[in-house]
Amino acid sequence: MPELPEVEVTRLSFVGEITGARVVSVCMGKALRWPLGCSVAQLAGRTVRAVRRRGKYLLIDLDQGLLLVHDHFEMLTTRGTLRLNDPRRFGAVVYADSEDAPEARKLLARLGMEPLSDGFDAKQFHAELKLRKTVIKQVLLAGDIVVGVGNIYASEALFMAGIKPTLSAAKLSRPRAVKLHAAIRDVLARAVAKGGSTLRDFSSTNGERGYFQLEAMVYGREGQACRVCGTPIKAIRQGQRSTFYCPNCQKT
DNA sequence: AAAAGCCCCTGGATGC
DNA sequence: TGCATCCAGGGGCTTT
Repeated sequence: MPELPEVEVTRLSFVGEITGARVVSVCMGKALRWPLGCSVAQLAGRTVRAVRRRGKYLLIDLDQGLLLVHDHFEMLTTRGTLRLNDPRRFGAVVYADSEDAPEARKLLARLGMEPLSDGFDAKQFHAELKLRKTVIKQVLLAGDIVVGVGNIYASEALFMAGIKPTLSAAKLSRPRAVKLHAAIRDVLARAVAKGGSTLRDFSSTNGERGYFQLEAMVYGREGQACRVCGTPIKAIRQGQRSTFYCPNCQKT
């Protein structure tokens, strides 16, 4: 399943060859979460101007309009096929006339800061955390302060920063928030470099798997020894999702 | 406003 | 061996 690194790896794997290509046909497969918003036939012949990413959405700019892609999609172009596939139906592809059109705004409006961009500011991050009473893990997942930190990378970033996942976000001191800010950037950047995490079914367009999961410090390692101190890793449930942490390295 | 819970769907793993 | 059950995952939506 794609978190930010998987979407970014996918984007990088085809952006070079597909920019400038013309759309030959689009195959939507099964019904997705929402209707496309235009007919598939209308897309044929349009030119791909750019491929961007916002959070976990892929934005495909066409010479007229854009597509917001969230998995599960196949597009044949004059320069190759763009394929995103996840067996489940969490995905969506939405057409919008522009990024300011209601269809696009609805999906993009609430998104927080891009963690790998210069706009991800540590002070602002801390200021926004101070306004939240929710536990820090949930705040990271929510995506309205910072986007792209999914379940795997939330646990990993908190481990790197030495922060207990159940700590209230508002209680993070400035130095600890700064440390978490750096940890998020670091873990996501390293994951992109490793091709993402292939836990069950992710692979980029060219079929390559990711290897970041092999470096996971805590995710999926319940009961195993912490790679730093040897203490058994704990697994807990937060908001119907699993969280992994080291009770010794992440005491508070 | 923020927080918490629900729900979508399918395949792989596990359990009987 | 076959069938039932559980689980994972993102995030929009509804309810508190």
